Amino acid sequence: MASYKDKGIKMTPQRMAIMEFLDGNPDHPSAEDIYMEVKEKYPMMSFATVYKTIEVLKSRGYLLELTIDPERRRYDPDTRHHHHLICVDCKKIVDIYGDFPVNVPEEAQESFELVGNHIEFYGICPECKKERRKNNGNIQM
Amino acid sequence: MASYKDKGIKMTPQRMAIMEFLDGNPDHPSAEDIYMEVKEKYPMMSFATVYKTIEVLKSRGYLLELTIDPERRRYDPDTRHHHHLICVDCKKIVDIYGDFPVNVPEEAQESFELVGNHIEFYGICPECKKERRKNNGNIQM
DNA sequence: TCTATCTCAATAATGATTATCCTTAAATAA
DNA sequence: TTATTTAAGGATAATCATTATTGAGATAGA
Ligand SMILES: [Mn+2]
Ligand SMILES: [Mn+2]
Ligand SMILES: [Zn+2]
Ligand SMILES: [Zn+2]
Repeated sequence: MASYKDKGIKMTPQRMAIMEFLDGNPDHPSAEDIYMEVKEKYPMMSFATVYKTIEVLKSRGYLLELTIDPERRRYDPDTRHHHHLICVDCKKIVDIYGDFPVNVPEEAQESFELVGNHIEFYGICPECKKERRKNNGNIQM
Repeated sequence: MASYKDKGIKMTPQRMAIMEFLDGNPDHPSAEDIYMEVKEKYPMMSFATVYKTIEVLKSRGYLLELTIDPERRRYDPDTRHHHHLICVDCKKIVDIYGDFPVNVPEEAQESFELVGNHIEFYGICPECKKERRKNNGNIQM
């Protein structure tokens, strides 16, 4: 993640707090998640500052924006190529590392120039599995 | 796609127009795309009706919601399992059929129960490739 | 220290989606 | 066919996430 001496990026307490929260964070937080957490330490923190800092970090390649949750954008400080497994119930996202051979058949690409890929796995996390079992026998929706 | 005699679904000209537009449509249109197009035939069509019809079709399994474009939700009348290739420039989405062996290593799943997957391929479509070449030598952003 | 430039925080604006509410039309059965 | 029931349509307001604006304050470099 961006260091204190990063060229051109002015370091402020707010940015440091946001970066500290993100650094190594495996939870793929949303802008609101970041705001809620960092506000604890810096109650003066504005939501706008969170969005602006996200934008700065994104544009410098320190942060990835995930388009995996239809409700809100999630952010990932791990910019290495990896994939994600999302719980279809609680939307928890966990990292999946590893290489998968996903070469698109030539004719299917329709002469696109390929630049990358991302696999979304869907599943039910342990907690939600437990929750589902508990609700067995009860009225279902 | 839903037939006229689908149990419990009331057939109206608006719904028929929307369903007709979606049926076999390979373009993964957004709600606005649907609205714009169908309004041509039915100028009285309301945006709310588009959203409500989308909801009905989704809930009955006739339509998938794609979370692949961060700007807006896209819809796919092809509910068979398949993947997508998206142009990073113009956001055009094309279908990718085929099976890819993407078995997650046991320990990586963290005891999730897997239920599916979806691969997003990123690329540059032929039109945008042309566009990029044309802009070569010009001022770049 | 002075000054130009960045950044902050508050807040307004935007854009997509959802909710409300009253009217209208489709389905169904007499 | 007509009447009755009930879901659907249309207009529009509300909501929610995100982006833009703006004036005040902070920062860094001369
Ligand atoms: Mn990740
Ligand atoms: Mn598709
Ligand atoms: Zn879960
Ligand atoms: Zn393109």
